[in-house]
Amino acid sequence: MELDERKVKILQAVIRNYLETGEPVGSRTVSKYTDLNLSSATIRNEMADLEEMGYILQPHTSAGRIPSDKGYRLYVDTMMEEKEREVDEKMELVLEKTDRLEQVLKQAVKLLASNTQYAAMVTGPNYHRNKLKFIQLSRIDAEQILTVIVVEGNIIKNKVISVSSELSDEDILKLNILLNSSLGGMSLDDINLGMITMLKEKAGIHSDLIAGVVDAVADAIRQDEDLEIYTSGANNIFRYPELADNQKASEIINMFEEKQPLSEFVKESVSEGSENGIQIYIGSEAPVGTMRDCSVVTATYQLDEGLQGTIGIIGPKRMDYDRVVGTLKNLMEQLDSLYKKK
Amino acid sequence: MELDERKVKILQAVIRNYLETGEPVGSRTVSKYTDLNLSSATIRNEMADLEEMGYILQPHTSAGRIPSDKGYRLYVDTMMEEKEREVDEKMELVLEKTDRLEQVLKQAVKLLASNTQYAAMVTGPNYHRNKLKFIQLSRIDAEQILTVIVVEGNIIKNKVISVSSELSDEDILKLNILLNSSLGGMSLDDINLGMITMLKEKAGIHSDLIAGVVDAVADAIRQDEDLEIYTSGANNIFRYPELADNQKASEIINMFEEKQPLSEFVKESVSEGSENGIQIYIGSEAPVGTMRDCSVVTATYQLDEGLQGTIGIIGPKRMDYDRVVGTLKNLMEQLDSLYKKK
DNA sequence: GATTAGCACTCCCCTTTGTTGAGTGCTAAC
DNA sequence: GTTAGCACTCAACAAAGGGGAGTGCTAATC
Repeated sequence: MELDERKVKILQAVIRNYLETGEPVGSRTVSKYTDLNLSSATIRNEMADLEEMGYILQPHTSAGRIPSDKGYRLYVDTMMEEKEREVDEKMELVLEKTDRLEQVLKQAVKLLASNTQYAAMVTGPNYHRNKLKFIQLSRIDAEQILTVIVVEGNIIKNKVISVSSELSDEDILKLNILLNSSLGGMSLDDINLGMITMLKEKAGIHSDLIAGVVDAVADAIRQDEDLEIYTSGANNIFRYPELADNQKASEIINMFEEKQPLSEFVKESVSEGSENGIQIYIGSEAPVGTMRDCSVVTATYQLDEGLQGTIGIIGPKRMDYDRVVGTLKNLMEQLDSLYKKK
Repeated sequence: MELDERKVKILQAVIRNYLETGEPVGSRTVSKYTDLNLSSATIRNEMADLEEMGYILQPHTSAGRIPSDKGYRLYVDTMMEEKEREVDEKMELVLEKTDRLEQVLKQAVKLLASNTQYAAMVTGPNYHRNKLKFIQLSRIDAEQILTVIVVEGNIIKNKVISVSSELSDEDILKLNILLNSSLGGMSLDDINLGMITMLKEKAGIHSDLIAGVVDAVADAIRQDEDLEIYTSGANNIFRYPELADNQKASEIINMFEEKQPLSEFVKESVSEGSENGIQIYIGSEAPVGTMRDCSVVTATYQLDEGLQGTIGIIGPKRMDYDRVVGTLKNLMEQLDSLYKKK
């Protein structure tokens, strides 16, 4: 069977209507809703075909139709038309630049959640491909050394290392010079075992301290790949009855609290990539099982220096995709430009 | 009317039974449950009295009784008996010491949530009364200076400050010495305007940098008073039907995501204080409206150096208070001792 | 051959109506 | 003071029925 133009129009009508009302859409409604001038009987025949082709389905006999995942997919791929934003809505979506990227991301995710009424998340930039700017050891007291690690993009990590051996201020100075001259400018991924061994040799009796510093670097990478995720509006899911039953809500809330699954989701999904960085996952398309009843829309923002991260929303499949995509694009552009070098 | 011993016994029976079953408790049940050897009719009379006195109430006519807030209050004040913990349960509640307090707190809150099956939270220590150990400015590049602030307890804050005026490495060194000699050892609360003015004078043309540093210190205080709260097991509330309806769940989840209300709760409540640091808030006793259907149990942990924080759980009023108190005490002691100087 | 009117049928949803059972309050007897 | 007995209340559940939206199918129409 072929998906001719008329079928497309009917499918579109069903989806649009369902997105608006949340009720299964019947043939009579479609008959009135479209400009096809067809009777409900004809529509019925066509809808039966569309069901057979898998684009729509019936919650039960003698109910109207609702879109299937396949139907939604066709919709977002070919039928969606971005709504131009109202001017006053745009006003509300303005990010203020601060000296901390973190703050801006938190702003962004809050705005996103309150603006769309869906649950929102944003990840910090993946900076492990970026270069070390600067490492510094400083003495806190006789037994403790503070390690500060700065990566391009001004992401900063701290670690306190306990030292057993005697360590003069001069030693610290030397180690600082050693660390910066050998590691400065390297990407975190570049620091390999050979280099570490070399460093340890040069450090002589303080090789255990070097080990600590390298650990700190590794920690910095690991910790933030997993955890630097900000969320907002998780409770928005209660607005959508199809997600608000205890079982599902609990799973989703848990995902937002643990953040682990979100992190995995983002990792899984960055590998792909569409023209403008916007990706849509409908139901089972998402690589995480918990989201089988949701749709997820993500966008990739690009900072200067090659840093990039993900911002996105999670909501019911019956989602205002047009609007979400618009809002995400808006935010994404702001993020992109805020931290680009002038 | 007086609360004689028999009434107390009956009340206790009602509460115990309700905690176990979650069902309203009838007179016949109490008659069997107690060792009073009274018929259900007598119990009924007594229960009518108890209701009049406000300790129990009826969800509807011809239902059994459930404890009122006042009843629960009496229970936790006078009737509760701590359950001694099973050995294998204790095994599961062991905190591992790491070099980051933050990590341990996260461990603690997770353990607490999974062990009690309620929603758990923990605040970072309030360290604004603690002393500055160490301030350090370092150059990142021509325009940016990194400020590192270390407070007793090894809490570390970073801020990047942009500088317009020329700043030689020597200047930085001087500023470092100036800052450490004048601010080192001071409590964050101690740094007043006079001192700041004095610092600015001494810094000469770099007074704006000093302003930036002071800002960073202020930021460090403010930011973490509000936000350093870790939570776990928010989705546990779905286990309790009395909290799991959409309206209430949404409010509670929101509280756990925003953290602001939790923070306020903790601030409100530290002023009071009981013998062993354990506090119980039943329903409307909590200073936050959102919790009117919950009970909250908190404990205050004490680290070395005067740092203290709050750890607690939020659950239904029908809560296993005995058990929760035991678990909290356990964790609290561990936290207390882990970071005490040997 | 495509379209449509007509009709029987299905199934959700809502309301009504009992029925059951747990529990109460009251009274009178012990 | 305590208890047996009884009428009464009310939530919870199930069964029954009407209404309504919507379908699929058939036969007539364009």
